[in-house]
Amino acid sequence: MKQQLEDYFQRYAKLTGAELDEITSRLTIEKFSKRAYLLRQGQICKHYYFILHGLVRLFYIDSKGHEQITQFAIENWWVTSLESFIKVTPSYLAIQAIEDTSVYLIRKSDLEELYEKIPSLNKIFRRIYENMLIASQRRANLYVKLSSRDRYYHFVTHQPDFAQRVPQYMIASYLEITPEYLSELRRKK
Amino acid sequence: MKQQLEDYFQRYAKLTGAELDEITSRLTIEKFSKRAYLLRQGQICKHYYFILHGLVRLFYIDSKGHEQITQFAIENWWVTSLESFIKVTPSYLAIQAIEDTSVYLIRKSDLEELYEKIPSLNKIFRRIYENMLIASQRRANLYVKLSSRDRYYHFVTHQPDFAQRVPQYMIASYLEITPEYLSELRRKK
DNA sequence: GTCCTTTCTTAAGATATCTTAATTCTTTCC
DNA sequence: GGAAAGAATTAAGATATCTTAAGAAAGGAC
Repeated sequence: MKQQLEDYFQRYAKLTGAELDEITSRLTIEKFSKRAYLLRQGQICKHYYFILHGLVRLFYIDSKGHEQITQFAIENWWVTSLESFIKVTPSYLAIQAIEDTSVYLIRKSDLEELYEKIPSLNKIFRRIYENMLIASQRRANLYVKLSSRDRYYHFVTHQPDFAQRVPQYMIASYLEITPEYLSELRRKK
Repeated sequence: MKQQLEDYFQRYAKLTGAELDEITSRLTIEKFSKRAYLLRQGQICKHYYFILHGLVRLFYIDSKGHEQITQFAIENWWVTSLESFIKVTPSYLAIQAIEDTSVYLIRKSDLEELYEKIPSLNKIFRRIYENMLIASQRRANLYVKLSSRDRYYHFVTHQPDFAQRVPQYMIASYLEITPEYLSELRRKK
């Protein structure tokens, strides 16, 4: 478990054994069974999660009462309701396990202390965020202009790991397609 | 000029005078007149830009030959073609001045040296990126599910500074609406 | 001030996607 | 292993948005 996170960090910057110990001493392992909530809409998100095993989704309830999925996250992803976590405001997003999931969890105050104690951690997260931004912009630019059909086939071919583990109506929500229309698209091709 | 950037940085982390001097010594001021390109599609983006004055757009040419605007940026924004800059790959985005624009420009190699020399700079950009991610996610989540009409009115009311300085057909492109349909929406209400 | 380019508007017909509602298929639970 | 709940499919009619094409308005250059 510890190894999994260490490997992840080493990809971004070298840390000493002492620094890694300092970090892991602040981490808690927690398990969530399928359908359990890591965070509910309206709560303040006090933790950053590193997914060790499993699959979660981020979603909100829109004005019509429908669930809108904004993100999936699997093994080795960092995930939180970022705006809530950073600005300490109620989260419009919920985080829920789609499969049985185990995570490392770090409290905001601990993370902030770590940023001060271990300056390299700023570099690590600076670089993680660079990659997240690239991914976020890619998704926005790519998806927004594609037709529903193209979004779906792009998703299936580029993220087969998700496509296989996530129920179809959730894929539909993530891709901004009604489940009925997605079903029709699949039939036609 | 220098003051403008210093004020900006101080919002994220304290820097010593010497550190600020070190940073500004690596910066070049450059001016671009209206319609000039800071970066063309296909080039490798070698600079990060801090906009001192003016307005630029990021866009790409889609498969049908249409310009798709993905972002506007004004005074006090950092802007680059992030994926190209980080991964040193040809940029699918172009960056073009919409108004006469002056920028601070920093070369990638200089920025990397600064990250090593001035650890706090990692913290500063870690925090800048947090805010960019929040904004990027907000935009994606908000816009994707709104109707064209709602996207337009949201844009006009929440970003009046852009709405007034940017020609309507560029707003249409940014909001993923045809200029004709945007025109119709404006007439109806 | 006039000409040329750029930007904006109007309208008609075409199409992608949604809505609703009913039906079937699959999984979960006792 | 059967009932209940959850998920996926089908189809018909409704609607938002795009396409194309043309003309009007505005802005910049000489």
